[in-house]
Amino acid sequence: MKKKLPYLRIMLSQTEENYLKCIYKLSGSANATVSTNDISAQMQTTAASVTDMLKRLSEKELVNYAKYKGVNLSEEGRILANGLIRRHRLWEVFLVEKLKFSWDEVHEIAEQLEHINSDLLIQRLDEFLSFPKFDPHGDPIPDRHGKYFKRKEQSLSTLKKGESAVIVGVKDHSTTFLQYLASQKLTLGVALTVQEIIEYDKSLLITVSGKKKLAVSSQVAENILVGNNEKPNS
Amino acid sequence: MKKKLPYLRIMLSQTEENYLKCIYKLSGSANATVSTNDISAQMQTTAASVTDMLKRLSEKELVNYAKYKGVNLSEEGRILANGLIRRHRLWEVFLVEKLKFSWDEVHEIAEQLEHINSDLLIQRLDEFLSFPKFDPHGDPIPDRHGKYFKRKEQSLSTLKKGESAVIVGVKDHSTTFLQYLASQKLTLGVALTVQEIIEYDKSLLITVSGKKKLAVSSQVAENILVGNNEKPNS
DNA sequence: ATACAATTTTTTTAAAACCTAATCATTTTA
DNA sequence: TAAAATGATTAGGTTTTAAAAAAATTGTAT
Repeated sequence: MKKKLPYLRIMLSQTEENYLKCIYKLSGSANATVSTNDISAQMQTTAASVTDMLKRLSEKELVNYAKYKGVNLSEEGRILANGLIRRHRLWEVFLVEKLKFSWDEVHEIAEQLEHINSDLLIQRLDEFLSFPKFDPHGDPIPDRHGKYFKRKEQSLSTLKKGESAVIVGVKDHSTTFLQYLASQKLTLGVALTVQEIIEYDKSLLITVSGKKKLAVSSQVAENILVGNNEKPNS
Repeated sequence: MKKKLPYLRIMLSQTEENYLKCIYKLSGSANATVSTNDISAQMQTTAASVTDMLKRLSEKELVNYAKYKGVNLSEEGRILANGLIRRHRLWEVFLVEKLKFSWDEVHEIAEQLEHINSDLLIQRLDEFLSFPKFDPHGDPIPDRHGKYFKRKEQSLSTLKKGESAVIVGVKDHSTTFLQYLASQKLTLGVALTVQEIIEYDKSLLITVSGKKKLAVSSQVAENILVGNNEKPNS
C-alpha cells in the first residue's frame, strides 16, 4: 500500500513542475532569460521564494541560473516543461472531445491531470485522440520533441473592412471571455467577415457564418485569433 | 499561476486518502474495527506513524477512533473512501477499454489518477464508459452512494469435477499473476470446465473455451473467481 | 497479578514551500 | 560618477506533512 513512486530519473514535485511551466511560458520560444520578479508575479509568490526554488531547480540542472542575471531552461528543463504543456493540452482535448466539457471548464482539471507521470499514458492518449495538433482553445500541442505545428494567424483586430477569416484561437483564456465567446457562437472554426470598422472606438461589425450580424468591441477583437479558412484541427 | 485548490469541503493529502482507502479495504463491508498494527502492515510503515495519522483523520471526523480500541470509518470517511475506489476502478476501465492497456499495467497509473479531484470529471467519465459495473480485474465499481452490483461468485478451486463456469474476477492482483493468466488466455468472460481434480496436490485439469486443455495449480485456482456464465460486464 | 504484546505519547528528523526583513548588486539618472 | 531606485539574494524563521525512535502506557491472557 506504500506509495510507489514512478521510477523516473527525475522526480519533481508539482510545485517544481509549475515553476518549470511558468519559466517556459515567460521565456518563449527563444528561451529568453527571465527575471525573478517576473516569475514571482506569475506564480503569485514572493521573489525570495522564487530564488529559493531557482536554486533547487539549478541544483537539478533543469535551469541555467546565474544570480542577478535571470534564468533560462536547460535542455532537460525544456523537455520537461514541453512535456507538461503537451500533457495539459492533450487532456484538454480529451475533456472536451470525449467527456463533453465546454472549453471554459477544462483548465483547472487539466492542471491536475498534467502532473500524472506516465509517458506511455500520454502516448496512448495522443493516439486515442487521433494525434490532435491543437487544443480546444486553438493552442498548438507540441510533439514529444517540442515541435509545433505552424499556422498563419493574426488578431481579428488586424482585419480590414470586407475581409473574411476563420476563428482559430484566443489570446485571453479567462473563463469569462471564453463563456462570452461561446454565448455569441464565436467558437473555433467559425467563419466571419468584417462588415464595418467603427472609427470612434475601433469596434467591429461582423457577420458570423454568413448570417448573424454582431458587434464586437476592440478588446474582444484583439483577443480573437483568426486564420485563412484552413482546417480547424488535427 | 498559483495552485488553485479545488473548492472542496475537505481537502486531503494523497497520503491521507491512501490511509482512508487502506482502512476501507481492511474493515470490509461490515465497517469492522481495524487495529493500528494491521494498518501499519498494509501501509508499510510503523504503528507510531499510523497513530499519528489516525489522530489527524479523527480530527477531520473521517474516522471513529477510540484509542487502544482501533478505528472505523465515519460516514464521511466511507463516502470519501468509496469515491476513491470508484475513481480508481473507473480509470482502470478507461485505461483498458479506451487506451488499450493490458490489465496488468493499469494499477500504478490508476493509483495516480484516483487522486484527481473533480466530481464532474468522474461523472462524465462514468457516462463515457457507459456506466461499467466491474473493472478490468472483475472488481465491482461502486456507485456514488457506495452501492455495489451484487454477483454470485466463487473460487475456481471450489468447483467439482465436470462443473463449468465463467471467469469473473481474480483475488490476487499482482502483476505476475495477471500476466500469467493473460498468457494462458484465462481472462474475464472465458468459459471453462473442470475435467479432473488431481487428488495429490489439488491441481486442476480444465478445458478453456471448450477447446484448450490446461493444468492449473491449486494456488492459481484459488485466486480465480468464477460465476455462472452470466454477462461479463456492464 | 504479572508479563507480554499492542498501542500511544513524546520527541526528533527531514523535506517542501513559503514568508519577512535585511542586505547586496545592478541600473538609472541627476 | 555618485546617489537613488530597482531588483535579487541571503538569513532566519514558520508551517505543513510525513515518518520514525524511544519511552511510557494500557489491555489481556494466563
